[in-house]
Amino acid sequence: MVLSDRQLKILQAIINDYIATAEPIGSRTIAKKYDIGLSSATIRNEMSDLEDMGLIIQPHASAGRVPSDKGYRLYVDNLMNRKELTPEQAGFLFNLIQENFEDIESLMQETAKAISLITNYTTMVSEPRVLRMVIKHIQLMPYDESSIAVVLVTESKVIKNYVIKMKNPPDTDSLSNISLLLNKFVVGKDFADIDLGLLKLELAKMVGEGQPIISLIDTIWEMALEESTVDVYTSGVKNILTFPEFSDFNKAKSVFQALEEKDILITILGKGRTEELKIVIGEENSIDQIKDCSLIKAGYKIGNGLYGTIGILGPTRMNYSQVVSVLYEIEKNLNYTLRALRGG
Amino acid sequence: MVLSDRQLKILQAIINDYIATAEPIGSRTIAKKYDIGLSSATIRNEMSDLEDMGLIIQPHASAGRVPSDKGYRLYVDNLMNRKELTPEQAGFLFNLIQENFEDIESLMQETAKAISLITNYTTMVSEPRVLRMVIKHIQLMPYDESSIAVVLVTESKVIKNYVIKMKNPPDTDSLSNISLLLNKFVVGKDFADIDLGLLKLELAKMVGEGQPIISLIDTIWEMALEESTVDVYTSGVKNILTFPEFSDFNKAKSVFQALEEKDILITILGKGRTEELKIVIGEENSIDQIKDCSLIKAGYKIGNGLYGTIGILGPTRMNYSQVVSVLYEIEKNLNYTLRALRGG
DNA sequence: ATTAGCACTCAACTTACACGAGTGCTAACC
DNA sequence: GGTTAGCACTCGTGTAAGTTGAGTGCTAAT
Repeated sequence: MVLSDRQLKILQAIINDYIATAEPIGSRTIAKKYDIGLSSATIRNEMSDLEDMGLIIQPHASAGRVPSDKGYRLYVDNLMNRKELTPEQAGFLFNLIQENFEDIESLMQETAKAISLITNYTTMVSEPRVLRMVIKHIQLMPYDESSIAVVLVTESKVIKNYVIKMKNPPDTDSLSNISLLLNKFVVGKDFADIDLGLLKLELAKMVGEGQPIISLIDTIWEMALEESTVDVYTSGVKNILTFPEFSDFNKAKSVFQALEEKDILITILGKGRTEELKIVIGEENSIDQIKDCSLIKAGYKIGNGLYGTIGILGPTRMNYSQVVSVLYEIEKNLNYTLRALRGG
Repeated sequence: MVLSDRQLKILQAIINDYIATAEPIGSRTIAKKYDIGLSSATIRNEMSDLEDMGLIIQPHASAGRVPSDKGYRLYVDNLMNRKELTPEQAGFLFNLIQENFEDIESLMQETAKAISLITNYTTMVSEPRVLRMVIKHIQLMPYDESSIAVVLVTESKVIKNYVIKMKNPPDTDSLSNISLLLNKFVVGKDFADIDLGLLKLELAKMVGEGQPIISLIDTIWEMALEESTVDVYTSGVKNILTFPEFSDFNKAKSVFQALEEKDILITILGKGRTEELKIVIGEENSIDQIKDCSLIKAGYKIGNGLYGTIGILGPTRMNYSQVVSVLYEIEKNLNYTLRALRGG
């Protein structure tokens, strides 16, 4: 499928117009509004070809054309030009991020809010996974008759709690001593750096072979790396209602339903977890409830470690280039800020 | 304003019918459908009087009547009869709560989900405040150059983190020692039981007068009692869209907006915090965004200590008696479960 | 005091029709 | 041969007129 230059121009015109107006667009309108230099009749012929290629769709016989998922895909891959943010917008984002990293949790929540505010779409942010974080402190504490609590503090200001089941948990003092020991080995390293076998060997030397506490280490590591324990924040969910494509209540409801379930959110953000920016258009989404939406997501990171993922959800008719720009800008600031955090 | 017996009957009929159908109801329908023993003409006259009293409203000239906020208020205060849950429903709730108290957080989330499922309204739950909880463990840990992390574990399986700013925080070992000390005084008591002055005096004896750690105690207590640090969970937000009264997108949007903001949720649930069940109808709500909604809320508790609040939000035409029944049932189970927790 | 009867109101639905944005096709044009 | 003007055709949208029916209020009879 090769498109001529003017077919690309026409497709771009259709997509731009549809993104702005949400109305099907016809040949005459293109001829008038966009500087293609062709008559409506010629454009009509080209549009007919574009439709044969599956790039645009006619909602009904006497209506204009609307981009298909495939059309958006082509646009996003080849036609879209990245728009720089205005200095005001960039400054707004920069300040917001600088002012809000008391701790990672509120930083990510504020970031999500800001993105929704600027784009008017819905934002999802998955909390950083601790895999690549430098451990600042780890502490075991009593919890109940059959479990202990483990609290993890990282250099990048993340605090995480895990509850771990075990029969006959040690008393407070023992837990405190084990914590001191454990910290000697792990502080200043990240999970991926630590040789688990070696750590368990060293611990065994101190507390004696076969102590339940040794196998506990495995459990802590498992939970720390476990995907489902991360939190996900959403913001701007209400924005869904502003788009005419969701004026069908059932469509809106199914999107809301997806956004209310943590498992689904994790699947949406986590599937194909990647550092680079990814765009998933309409039917390409694996989750049924958001097959009318497009999703733009990117992992935020520090050094070579991946932290978490930011996703922006809107109608397939979303302003891809704006969202991509915002996302790049956020990434830039976050990576900068988080790197500073690691350094200091 | 005194209502005759048959006026009450008619009002009740109108409200019951409207709750079920969301359609304005006329005199003839009442005469046919409900066993009042009067002709439509007589009912018409009574309805006219009810309207004069502001209990029902005519949306437009040739339409039937609809209950007003004032009408619902009268109904809720005097007319409503509490409906017992079916054994299935009660059993469902009981099992759900029994199976889900690994920790309070997921217990409350599951409870919220269950309520939304049964009622089809939106549920909000504020996480327990720790004021009245028995402390199981408290631990200070390093956080960053200018703050420490405090983790609190309670007998009722709540884990809370606080970050506290302080210049030159002590090192890990000192924090560990202080924690051990602190635990000696507080474990097994609740915040309200502890004599703060005495505690600080005792601590001063151990670490020396005027240590910054002494004033830290005040800060910890403040944060533990602070309202804004509690989390609020929502469930069934999407249900809002099922009610015809929110088919106006702007109305739905403003409700969604309120439900997305934690501050607003805390205000909704917290204002007039009370142990007993409270019903807030339409315009009675202090938050503008939910003035088209009714709210039924109740505090859940253990012993004589108030834990948190459960709120159920729906259209003013909500099924008050069903919701009240469900809420009572939940309260019953929660109090039972939480009391068991305290005991064991 | 109650009710039957009647005139009146008004939202909601139906029907019919005109409008216009859009298409596809064909024939003429450069 | 690609381009374009012209035209018949389609079909959703908007509007106006008319119909229906649920509901009211009032009055007079019971």
